[in-house]
Amino acid sequence: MSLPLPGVPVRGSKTGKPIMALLDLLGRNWTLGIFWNLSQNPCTFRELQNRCENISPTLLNNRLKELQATMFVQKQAGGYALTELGEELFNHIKPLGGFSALWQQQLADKQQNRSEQADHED
Amino acid sequence: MSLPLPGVPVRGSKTGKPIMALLDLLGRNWTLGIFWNLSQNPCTFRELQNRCENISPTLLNNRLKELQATMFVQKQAGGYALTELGEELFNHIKPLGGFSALWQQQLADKQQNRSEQADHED
DNA sequence: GTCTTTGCTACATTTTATGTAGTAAGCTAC
DNA sequence: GTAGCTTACTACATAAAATGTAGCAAAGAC
Repeated sequence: MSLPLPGVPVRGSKTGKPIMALLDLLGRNWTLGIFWNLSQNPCTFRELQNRCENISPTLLNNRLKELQATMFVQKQAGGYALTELGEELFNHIKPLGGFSALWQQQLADKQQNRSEQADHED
Repeated sequence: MSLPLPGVPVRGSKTGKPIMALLDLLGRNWTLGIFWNLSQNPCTFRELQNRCENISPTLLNNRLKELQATMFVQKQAGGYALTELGEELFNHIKPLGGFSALWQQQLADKQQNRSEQADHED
């Protein structure tokens, strides 16, 4: 897969707008999951593989290469870690943790309403 | 592709943690782009197709179905639009626009340093 | 030396995405 | 009412990407 870089046309966007490159990158399978799991603390390839349950080494390696080339991840003593830029990006992603709980609640409510409605139809 | 729902195991996560479902959903090809383009204003299928340059109708339709099932998108008079929940999620994504510009700058700086270093090596 | 762990690569299979074509439904204007 | 347009898709063959298993080379422990 070609590397999405700001200023360069990417998959699905010929404009090269930085946001499109970023969304392309983040929208790749497991990229967000890698951010999430690396944010907890730096770790080795194998450990990261474990945290991203069952990710194939092939894909993990591809993603890590992409994330290193785009300055979000670096290799250091303890293994792989987010760069300063990566941490900054993660700060934007972090609130999604709380949001996802709210989302779960709303979906549950919707289901609830549906089954109530079904009851009335009886 | 199976629908990622919070509370239910998803691709790459057997725990069913809501955040994993959300990251699975957002990590699918074009999902983030659809959010971005729909946030500007509601629009028809065709218009959305145009905004997401060259997205295939098959995929667009799949993504729209997923996003409707997960309460982020709804069909209304003017076409497709973000739901209230979708808007809320988009508020978390929006700052990435500014961030991506910063990212572009930092990548440019890195390139700059590299070529300077190459000059010294001559 | 051998044993284990780590960081990968190879590769066949399966899953997704792309791209083109086409269909059915709803206007608009004679 | 029918001819011509637009819209919202679906079908399907091809291409690209992900999965999963196996294995290998290098580094460190003992």
